Amino acid sequence: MVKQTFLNLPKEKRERIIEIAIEEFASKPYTKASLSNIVNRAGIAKGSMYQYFEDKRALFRYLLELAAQEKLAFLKEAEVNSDVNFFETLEKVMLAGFRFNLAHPQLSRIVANAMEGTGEAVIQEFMMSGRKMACEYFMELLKRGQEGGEVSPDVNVRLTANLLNRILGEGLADYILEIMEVDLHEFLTKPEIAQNISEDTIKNIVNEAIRFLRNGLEAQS
Amino acid sequence: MVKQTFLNLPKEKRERIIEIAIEEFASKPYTKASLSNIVNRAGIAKGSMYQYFEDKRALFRYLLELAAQEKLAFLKEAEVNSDVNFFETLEKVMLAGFRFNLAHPQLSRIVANAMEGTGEAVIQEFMMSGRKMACEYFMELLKRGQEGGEVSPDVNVRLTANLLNRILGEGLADYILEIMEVDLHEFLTKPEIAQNISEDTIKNIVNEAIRFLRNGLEAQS
Amino acid sequence: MVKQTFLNLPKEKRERIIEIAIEEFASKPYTKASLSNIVNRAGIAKGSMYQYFEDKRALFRYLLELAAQEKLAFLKEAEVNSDVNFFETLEKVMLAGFRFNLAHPQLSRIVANAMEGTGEAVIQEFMMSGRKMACEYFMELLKRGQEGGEVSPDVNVRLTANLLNRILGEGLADYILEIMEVDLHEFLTKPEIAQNISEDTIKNIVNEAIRFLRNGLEAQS
Amino acid sequence: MVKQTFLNLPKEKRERIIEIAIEEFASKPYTKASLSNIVNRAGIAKGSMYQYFEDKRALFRYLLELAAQEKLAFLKEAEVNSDVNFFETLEKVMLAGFRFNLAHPQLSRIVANAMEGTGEAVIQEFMMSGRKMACEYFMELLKRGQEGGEVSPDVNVRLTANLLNRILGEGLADYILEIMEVDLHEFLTKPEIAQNISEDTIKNIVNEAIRFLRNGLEAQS
DNA sequence: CATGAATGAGCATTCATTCAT
DNA sequence: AATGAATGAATGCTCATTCAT
Repeated sequence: MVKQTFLNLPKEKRERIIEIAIEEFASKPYTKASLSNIVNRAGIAKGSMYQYFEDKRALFRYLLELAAQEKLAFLKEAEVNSDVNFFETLEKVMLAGFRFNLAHPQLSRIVANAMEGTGEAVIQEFMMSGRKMACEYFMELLKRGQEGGEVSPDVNVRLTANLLNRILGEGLADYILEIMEVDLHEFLTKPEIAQNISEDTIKNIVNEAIRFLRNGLEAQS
Repeated sequence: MVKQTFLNLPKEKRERIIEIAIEEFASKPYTKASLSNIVNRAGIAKGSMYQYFEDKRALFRYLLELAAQEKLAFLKEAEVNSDVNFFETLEKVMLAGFRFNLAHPQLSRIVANAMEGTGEAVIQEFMMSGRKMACEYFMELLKRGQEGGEVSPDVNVRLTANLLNRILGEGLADYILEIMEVDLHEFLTKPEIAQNISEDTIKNIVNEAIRFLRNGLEAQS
Repeated sequence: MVKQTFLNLPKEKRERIIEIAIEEFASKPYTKASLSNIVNRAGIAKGSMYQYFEDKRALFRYLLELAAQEKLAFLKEAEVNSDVNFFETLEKVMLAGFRFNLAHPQLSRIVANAMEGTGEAVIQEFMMSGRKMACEYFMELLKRGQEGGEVSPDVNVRLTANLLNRILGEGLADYILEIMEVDLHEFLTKPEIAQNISEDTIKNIVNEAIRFLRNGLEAQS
Repeated sequence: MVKQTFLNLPKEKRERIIEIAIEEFASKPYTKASLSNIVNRAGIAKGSMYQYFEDKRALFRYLLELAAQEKLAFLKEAEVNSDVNFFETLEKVMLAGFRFNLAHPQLSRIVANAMEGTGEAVIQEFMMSGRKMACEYFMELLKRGQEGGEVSPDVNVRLTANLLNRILGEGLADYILEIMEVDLHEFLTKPEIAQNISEDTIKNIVNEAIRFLRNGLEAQS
């Protein structure tokens, strides 16, 4: 759906377009985001956008894929290794997600926008499949945790996977806004806010959340 | 923002308009929901809508207020009494929320739509204040729980309140769709699906979630 | 497909819009005819057009229906009475068609434009059904002519109906342009040309055509 | 207007391009036919088309010329010899036209599309001159027929030429569709339909038409 | 208080054509 | 000669909102 034409573009131009598109889609819901705005700000012709992407949906989807890639990069960076310890793994996943949120608040916002309905079937399917994958990952993790004796055999794997998904995805994001005493718009437009949150703060939050989860899920010895 | 004119309307007409508006706003994102659609289906004049509500935002906000009222009614019905026992209270709150979700899937959907950006500042503020109130309620609950010795003094009250908010609001909703093996559209348009979920199922889910939370939050004796 | 709104318009305004629309659709093929042009020239808002007609197709179809009505009026005027004499009837039909062509050259042109493909299925179906009706009318006429002994029993009714349809519809129109030594554009934009063709000329042409047909079809005594 | 560049192309490539262009222009009206479609399907660069043809009009005109050539080939094949007998000549011309129609339904369709307005002056002039030539040919034929005593001296040569032109061009085409009980789209996309019409059927139709014309035009002995 | 026509900015999208490489 | 990215005017259409009746 992205066209080769776009990928052939000089890196600088490509990135400027993406940056502006991200700003547009992060600052308003999908239907209000305007291609005209984007092309005007990017200084390119309206028609060019259609040489780069099949249509509005395709551009949006490209941004979502980009967000997914970027998040994956953070997970790689965190050296998540699902094979060892359940709670350790969970902590790493949380940390990675958290860091991604702070490093790319606008991309995170786009994902959130996409979650709650753009009115476009294609996008919805894409998000659903993403959510499914995430849930399956958590389910797999929980099952292994149960097999390894770390996670109580009593926990409902599917239910918990869903809760984890929501908690990790957005529960923590809400908390950030609250402790920073900032509203969403400020958070998105003033990058220094996100950047000034120290690694310590992040780790503390994650630790507390993990402790909470550990008690809730851990097998009683 | 609702005008007196609307409230003076014969009950029947008022309810028909609201019902149709709910369907419209539940089935598509705010920006795609169309007043024209609503007035056509309701068989009233376009201009009349503007006698009833200041503008599109005001109508939407009215629906949100209605959802809030309705949810409150479910909470009342559940005889939530914050004074007694923390986990019991939490369970009642969850049950009430759950039942509201199943009784009014479309209203729930509207609330979800409103959460993630209508692009309208007024709506956003309204939602933020709602979220704040909910969080403050949970914080209050948690603090009393700590004072009463039920909740561990170690839990971060604010963080936990945020997590509870997300878990109760949407985490369970996702789970429902998953176990029913239904997609959102089906769930919204086929009321029998929601109605056929037995009280037992609901109670089981809530129990599992509560057990999970109890372990995570309970003071170790 | 025309909306009541349009029909409620003050006659003057309605007619101005139609006149301008006819000019637009007569002067270029359907796809090149532009709603923007029409509304600009008519001095109405773009949106208003959509209060009057469902879409471009509906406007065009309305013009086609108008042409049909107008032609019918000419047929009525000619006191066509299919019951009497075949060749007399045919002559009257021809005369009526001819007079319609000269009185409404632009409407005739719109019909011709519609014949050869607008690329719109709805329009195509409409035209096909029109053609079918015309052919059936001629077939009926021919059959009665055969029963009455005027038309040779040897003539292939269906084939002849098709030929008559084409001859009456457009064959004569071509001839007009040729004898007037005028091109289509002049003919459409200078109404005086069509108006200056005398009744005598018309009758002569029709007579010659009828004589030609009479010989071709008449039963040999 | 065709550029030498195109003519220098390897035959195979040239023919593929033409074939695809014919499909495009036969399946939709001139203004809706899209060069982008053509080049994509042909696997050539957009710019190349402009090395081959001056513009869209030039390509279309080239197809029209090709149709003319092809039709001429059918006339040659039919060994039309205007010198001998009027009605025999007419029959041969009709047969040739008929066979061309069935052998190249798409080319025929392009010609029909071109007749009723592409909105391009150049094309219109081209078609007009074609029509003029055809009419002049028929006039010449009729005059000789009159001189030879076959055709009644009373027939209006110019009028009849126009009628013949329409009858031979499209009147018969309509009839085909009708007896085949096929619509235009089927006829264009399913070549077997045209091919399955037997020589006998063709000859019968032509004979009937000729008999009709013979009666209408023949000098009474 | 109801009506519903009028408005016009705004939108996504298409397309023939140009031109630098 | 071939390419294919760039262009931007133009198009049909939608919609919240206004306002005269």
